[in-house]
Amino acid sequence: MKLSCKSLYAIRALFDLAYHSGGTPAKIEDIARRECVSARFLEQIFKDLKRADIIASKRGPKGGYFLVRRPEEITLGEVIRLLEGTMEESMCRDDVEGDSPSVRVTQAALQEVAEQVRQILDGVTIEDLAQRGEQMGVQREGYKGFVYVI
Amino acid sequence: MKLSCKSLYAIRALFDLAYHSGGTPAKIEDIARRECVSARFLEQIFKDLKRADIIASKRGPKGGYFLVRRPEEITLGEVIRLLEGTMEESMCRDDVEGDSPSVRVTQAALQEVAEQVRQILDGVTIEDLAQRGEQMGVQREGYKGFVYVI
DNA sequence: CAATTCCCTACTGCTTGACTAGGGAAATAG
DNA sequence: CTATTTCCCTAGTCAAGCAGTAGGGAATTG
Repeated sequence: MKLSCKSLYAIRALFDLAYHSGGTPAKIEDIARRECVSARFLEQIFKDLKRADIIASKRGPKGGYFLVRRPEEITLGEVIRLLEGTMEESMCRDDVEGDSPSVRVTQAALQEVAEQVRQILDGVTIEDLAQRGEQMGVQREGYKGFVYVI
Repeated sequence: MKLSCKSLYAIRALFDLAYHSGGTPAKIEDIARRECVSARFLEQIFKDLKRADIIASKRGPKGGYFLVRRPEEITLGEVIRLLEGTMEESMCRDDVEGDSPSVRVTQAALQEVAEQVRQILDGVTIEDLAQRGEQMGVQREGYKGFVYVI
């Protein structure tokens, strides 16, 4: 039942993107600094998030990463699933040799549990985290409060 | 989010004890055979279950293991917690260096999730598994249907 | 062109999970 | 009392996977 560092960092990074970047791409190094994570390691995680069309990137100066979807459309469940497989794979290893009756019984029960956990995890979004940040009075970095249009 | 083999085997073994042994102690080797698990490995798991007063043992011929509590008083949550720590320890690693604001936000959110998962896991008992076994028509081994009193 | 920033592949070290192994201690049958 | 049965305790091993590092390449911009 352990959550990997990758998933945790991914969630933190997505919260960071939603919270701190005001529409403009954020450099991986800035995120890494704010989130106390190795930039090199974050890169790997972002590669996965990109493949899943959660974030996108822009190269060169003034480049960086940004969310592709709205924060309320990204769930913790999706992120975790992405980085460590489905709940069912995790909890219900069916790699058992002889599938004895009692294996089938416990499998069935754990599948239901896995499904319930899935629902919980899919019920929390990045937007929820952002709101929580607001309530907790977390300072936004680089956020202007309003946008200058020239 | 992975469940360890130990937890899984423990659950299977407890189901086995509840289902197959008709009050008399069950040898570890019999359980291991029915559940397709190494007897030696099961021993280790049983040591933990014993320390938690879920099962007890009797040595010598006709000895074996038996449940100390009623099946409906043993939850999957307790067993898993026993063998791999609490949900919160698993999901909310607070071993983070500088506790940045966003760390606190995600921590708080994950703690709530962990609590919900705990409730789910504590809602399923060994008795539930036994009932499931009955519904699925799993054959009871060594169960007499009624008890001979001489 | 030079600087910036992302991108891809590979490597490494360390922890942990999943067992295996050896011998010891209690209970019971005969 | 002794042999057998069964649990009990400690330690060791082997492989997989996690967490992180490293090196160089490709696109973009000024």
